Amino acid sequence: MITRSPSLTEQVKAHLKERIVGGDFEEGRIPSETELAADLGVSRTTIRDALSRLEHEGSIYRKQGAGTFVNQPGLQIKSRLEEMWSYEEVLRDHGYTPSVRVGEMRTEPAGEQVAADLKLEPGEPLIVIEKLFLENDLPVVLTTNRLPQRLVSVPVRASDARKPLYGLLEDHCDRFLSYYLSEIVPVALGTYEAGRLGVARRTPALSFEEIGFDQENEPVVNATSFFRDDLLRLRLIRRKAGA
Amino acid sequence: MITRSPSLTEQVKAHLKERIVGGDFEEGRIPSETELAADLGVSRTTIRDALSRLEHEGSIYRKQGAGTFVNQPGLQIKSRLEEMWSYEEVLRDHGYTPSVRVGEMRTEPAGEQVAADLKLEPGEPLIVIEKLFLENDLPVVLTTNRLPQRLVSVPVRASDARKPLYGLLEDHCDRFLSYYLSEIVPVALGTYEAGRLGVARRTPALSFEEIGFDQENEPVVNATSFFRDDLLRLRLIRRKAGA
DNA sequence: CAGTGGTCTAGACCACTTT
DNA sequence: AAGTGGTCTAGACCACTGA
Repeated sequence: MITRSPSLTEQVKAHLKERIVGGDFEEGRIPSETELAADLGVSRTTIRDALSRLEHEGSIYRKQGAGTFVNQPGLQIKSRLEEMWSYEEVLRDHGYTPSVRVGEMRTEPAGEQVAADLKLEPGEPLIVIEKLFLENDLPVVLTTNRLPQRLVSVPVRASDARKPLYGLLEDHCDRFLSYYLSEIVPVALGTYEAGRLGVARRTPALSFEEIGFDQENEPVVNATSFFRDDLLRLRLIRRKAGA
Repeated sequence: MITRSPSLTEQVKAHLKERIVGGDFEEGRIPSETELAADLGVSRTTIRDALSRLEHEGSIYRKQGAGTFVNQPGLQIKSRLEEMWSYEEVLRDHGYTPSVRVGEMRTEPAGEQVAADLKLEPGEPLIVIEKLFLENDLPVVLTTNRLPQRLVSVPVRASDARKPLYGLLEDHCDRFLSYYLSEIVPVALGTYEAGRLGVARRTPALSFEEIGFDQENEPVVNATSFFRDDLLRLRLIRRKAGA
């Protein structure tokens, strides 16, 4: 049962998370680190790593000298902004059963901004994929991804576009998406976006403007996303740096 | 020179951060963990902790088997959303020289929502403090904090309201602000907020709606903030959970 | 193959809370 | 005083990269 991959720490974290949400811990008190280490047969360091991650994501809190406790308010957060990865997963975490619709797929020359973002010459061809994520035919997220055509080694067909973007990058470009550098921009939806999302023109919405980087830290994709705020509320935990 | 408090790890992190932004590392390559440990006279674990924090905040990236490198794009982020703490600091990080103006201070009975957020009975008195953060007389952030009057042990005067909120809670309520649970909400600014921020009515803006918790994990403050998007752009790094 | 980061262990000592 | 989390060490072994 105890194996590598995922790491011991991840296994311990998952195990504890399960017990936490299952209400296994009376009155919200979690056993001491020493006790957990003995029970699970791992070192205290491993326990501490797992607990640190749970604390960071808001599931528990610790008080030096006192103990470790379940953090009820933190458990309400379904998906944290810094850890949103695939929109399908985000929707599932919210209890939805998401579907994906590929709105459009085309090529276009890179504009100045996108070229700078992706370290291309202006005019280099981009593959543009527009996707809509829905819950029960209700549009929730609209995304547009632009990636350099020259990265593509295996041709992309329309049916491939359904894949999550990181999967597409792996399968067709042999690149592994590592992280996004994102800006959050408030907008009043234009006619086109509002139409796609099924809301009135000028509805206030959040948008992400972001650049995705691969493991080599090379920019591989430029993405813009719009959210239906009434269906998907973005949450996060803010704390002092270094805490 | 080497002392406790801040922790060794924090000192190492600060030291490395300085060298990173100072361009000390040729071609972006950072010495190996073993080497750093020997140079600085600390254990590899301490080095790893410091590097992990730098990696998490986007200053560096690591490639197993290859090495550790400076992450130029990540260095552009002045203040990360999850680690915004005091708006004055955020503005300073952006190169501004911020000033604070206390707009209004009053008491009002708690409405249903705020009462639920702060675990109060509806109608309990709240202290409401509205503050405006400016750069060169240009308003950038407008915040409204609501805290239960009964938490206050030392009376709050108008001059006290200038303090950062966490300082006010410490001095007057003996509570220590631990974290905020925040929602990001897109809005079209109303007449009042637009006026305070010096922009046109209906300008799209981001707002935070959040609850602040203390070390005991008790809710202590309800806060709403509005941002001038043209002066303060919110950025963050999104990565896969657990990475 | 040597060198790098990734994971894990066992144990020490400290700071703090609670009784 | 006893028990808790916070920090740090030294060392082992693994997985991966690149020459």
